[in-house]
Amino acid sequence: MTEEQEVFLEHIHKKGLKRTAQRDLILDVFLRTEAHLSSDDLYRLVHKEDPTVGQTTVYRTLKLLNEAGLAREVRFGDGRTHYEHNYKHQHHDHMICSECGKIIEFYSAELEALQDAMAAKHRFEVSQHLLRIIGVCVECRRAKRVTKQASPQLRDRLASAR
Amino acid sequence: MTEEQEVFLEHIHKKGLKRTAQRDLILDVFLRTEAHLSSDDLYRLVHKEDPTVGQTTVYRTLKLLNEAGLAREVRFGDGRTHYEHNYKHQHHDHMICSECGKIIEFYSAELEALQDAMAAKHRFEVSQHLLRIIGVCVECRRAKRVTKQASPQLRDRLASAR
DNA sequence: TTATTTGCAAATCGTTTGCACCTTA
DNA sequence: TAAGGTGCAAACGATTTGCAAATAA
Repeated sequence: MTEEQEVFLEHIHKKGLKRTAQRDLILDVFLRTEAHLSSDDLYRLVHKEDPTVGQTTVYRTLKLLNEAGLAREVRFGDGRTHYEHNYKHQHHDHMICSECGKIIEFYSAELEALQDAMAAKHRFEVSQHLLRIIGVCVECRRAKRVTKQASPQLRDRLASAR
Repeated sequence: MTEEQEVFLEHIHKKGLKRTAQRDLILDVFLRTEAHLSSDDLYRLVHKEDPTVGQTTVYRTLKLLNEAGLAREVRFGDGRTHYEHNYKHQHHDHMICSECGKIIEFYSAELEALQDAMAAKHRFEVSQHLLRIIGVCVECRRAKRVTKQASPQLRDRLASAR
């Protein structure tokens, strides 16, 4: 029994809810997957291991995991809600590559401190903050540079390789 | 003719589009309203002045204003997209009060610089960034403090006054 | 046995699209 | 007159909800 599973059972119990095979499986798959999963992503993965589990149950279970502090909701602005691991995972922010969708996690104590200072200046009591940097990652910048100089044929090959 | 209107006509022209009474009105109402409007908010305001204008046209026109650099899309995570003035408005970030929904705009050059530094460290080319601080504003903190000490009767009065 | 959970289908919400008619350049 | 624009209704995609059957405590 992992620590996360204990936290989950604890939460289940405190709220007078019940442990089920579906919830166990969803938590298990979620914990095994290190990524920013949408509910649908997770549903597909779970579905592979047990095709009888429904979308709805995945949605409801992610809500539970969020409440229990095991998952964190992240909205990247693409319409869907994504979930990342949150248990004993330090707060961090995201850079999102607009070319390839890659997500880089980063953390800066100075940034955190400055944000708190700004909040204090406005006598604002912070409960959470969110920083998102959108741009182009190294790899995609490199690819673009090549593309610009490349022959039309190479450009096509690169484009179709995406 | 305001500068904003000129920018809009310029944009319209460059894209081979046409000027219409609806677009003029929507831009006008948008510029007169200093707030973070959702498409629906703006639709209601426009509708008051001309009930024949449709929701769809407001959606489409906000997209145009965004392209023209007159409006900026902001997603606060409530599902809807909001728009704020963007012409000659310096970039800024938001603190959102989770009690009353008030939005405080702020700007910090140090914060901007630090974000750019973090991006540079990851060789990431920034195209935009977004910082959102969620918490409780002074007024709501004050109200809560009062509520805690207040008699049950006062507490009820305060709660129903929301 | 009894409250909770499940999966399905239908409903919802913000937003987009197809289309027949209308308007601008 | 040709290229665009309009409003409506229907379509959309992510998420939520109502419900009858299934299951954990």
